[in-house]
Amino acid sequence: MKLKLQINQVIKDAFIKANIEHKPMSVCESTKPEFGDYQFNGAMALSKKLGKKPREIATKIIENLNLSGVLIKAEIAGPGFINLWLNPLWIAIQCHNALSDDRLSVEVRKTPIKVVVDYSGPNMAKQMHVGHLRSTIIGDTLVNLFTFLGDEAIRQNHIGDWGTQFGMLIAYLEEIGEDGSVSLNDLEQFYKDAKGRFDADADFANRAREYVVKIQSGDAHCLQLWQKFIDISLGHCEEVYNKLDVKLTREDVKAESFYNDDLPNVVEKLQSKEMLQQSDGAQCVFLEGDEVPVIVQKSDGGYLYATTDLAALWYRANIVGAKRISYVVDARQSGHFKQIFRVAKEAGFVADDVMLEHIAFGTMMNKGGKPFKTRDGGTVKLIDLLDEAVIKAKETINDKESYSKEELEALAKVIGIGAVKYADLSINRESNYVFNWDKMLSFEGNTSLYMQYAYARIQSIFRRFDGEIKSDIIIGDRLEHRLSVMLLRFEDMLIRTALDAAPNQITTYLYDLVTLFMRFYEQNPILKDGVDEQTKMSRLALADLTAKTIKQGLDILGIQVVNKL
RNA sequence: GCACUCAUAGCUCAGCUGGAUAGAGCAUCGGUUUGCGGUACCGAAGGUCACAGGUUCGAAUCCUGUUGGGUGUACCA
Repeated sequence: MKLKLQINQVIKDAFIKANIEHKPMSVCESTKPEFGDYQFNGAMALSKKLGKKPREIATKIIENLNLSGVLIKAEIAGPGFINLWLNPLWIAIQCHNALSDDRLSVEVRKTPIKVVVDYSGPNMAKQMHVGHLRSTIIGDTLVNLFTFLGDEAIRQNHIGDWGTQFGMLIAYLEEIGEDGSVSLNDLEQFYKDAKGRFDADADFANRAREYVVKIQSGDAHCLQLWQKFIDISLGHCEEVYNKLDVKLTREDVKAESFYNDDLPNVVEKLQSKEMLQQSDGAQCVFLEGDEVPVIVQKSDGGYLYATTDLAALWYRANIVGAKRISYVVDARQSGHFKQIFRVAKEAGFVADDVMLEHIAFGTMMNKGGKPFKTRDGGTVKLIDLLDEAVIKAKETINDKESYSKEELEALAKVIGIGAVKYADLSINRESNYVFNWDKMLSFEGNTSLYMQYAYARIQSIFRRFDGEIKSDIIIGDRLEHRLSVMLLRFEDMLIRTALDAAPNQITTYLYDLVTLFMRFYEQNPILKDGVDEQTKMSRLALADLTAKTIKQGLDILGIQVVNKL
């Protein structure tokens, strides 16, 4: 449910009744429990416009406030804050409704839009490394979120499968002469070996260059080799996606090569708009205020990264029909995206009402604050990192004997992969973050384990109870009240998260929610002796709604829960 | 050189469209229990929000400058 909207409506009514002519601002969550559930700060801002004292305006608003439905109490504080308390009876009904709804009362957007989310984007010439982690899981989370809110979110995996290096790679694959599946197990090594041949043997190097041209002109033999190479390499990626539990499939792949035939058109269209200028033999778009141009065609006639991206933008806006196109790519490329977005808009490749955004993220660092590398300075393979996460997760599991081998594996995967994802998603994506195993696999603080533990703990209540929740929710003490309000904030939080494309808002919310629940549960017994039936049922309902909210929140983050931990 | 970005507690991080005494976790010190999962909960201590100005009723948040770090800077992706 859209909680803020409900409260804003009450405020708005008061404005009308009080005859105050001004578009009311939105309420916001109170900074402290003593200040109520929500607060309205608009009186101060209105003071100057209306030529009245803030407290005077606030008084007038309060006098006209309906305190019999959503709200129950309002107070003026400080210079003119209006603190608002939600009506416990109303809250109780809303929680009850949420509990009886699969979607926890989160509405499906009435006017859904198409959103393209471009993420992961591995290079087929190499194995996925830690640098691909953030893009892959942030992108996947965003698609989950947009989809849950009712939009039509489309995954696009813009894999790097085109370019000069592939000539070398397929020439080497051909030379080895086997089916490739063995030597391609280690792409890094394969690349190194191919490069070694390329540097050492001039004939080989020439053949490699030739093959580049041949693939691009559609030579059947070379294309076949290339296809085989891509298949195997993509297979490696899928292994990672599978471990990571992200939903990318081959259907979502729209590779660089996909846009190959469009590249001349891009240049042509820019030409016809008279946006191109030749500089040092290259075709460039010079943007006003930018020092460096966007090069769309090299002096040798070849096309570049920017050309492909422009073709992709055109495709996504005009063929797919996206109204929002989101690129989940490393922050270092912000200059590149700023440029191609401008070119695309100025050239009319995408309409004005299409939102183009670069969802930039920072780098993963080691404890020393340097980019995350292996001991010998190489890049860390993503698959190794994930395997290690599962191994470390296994160590955190108590009484391993009570599980079968399969159960233990499954549990370790849920914990380990969840920890890696949660640790990453809980950080404000724009900042760099320090990778730390101990922290992410801790039960304390804002971690996946704390959430999963809370969920499992609630499930254990229901194992003991094993009945049906009957009767209504009654909001008793302050903690119950706060917990309920927090539960009702779920949709507001999701909408805000989607708007900002900032998954850490979900983790922050879940952490606040779980913390509140733990406190509530500490003070308010549920199944202990002496709890009357009605109270028991009410608290069970709140526990149930809490668990469902945790599960739904983690599900959007692509993290699983377990009933026993 | 220019552009972008960041700077919050000892450490790791929150802080949403400017709002009240800047919040968590870890680490430190102390407390709660014959416990519905203590892998929990409560409390104490810890801050000149890099620095200096400005905008205003009000600034960690917006603007300018300074310092320090990161990144990007024409035919790689």
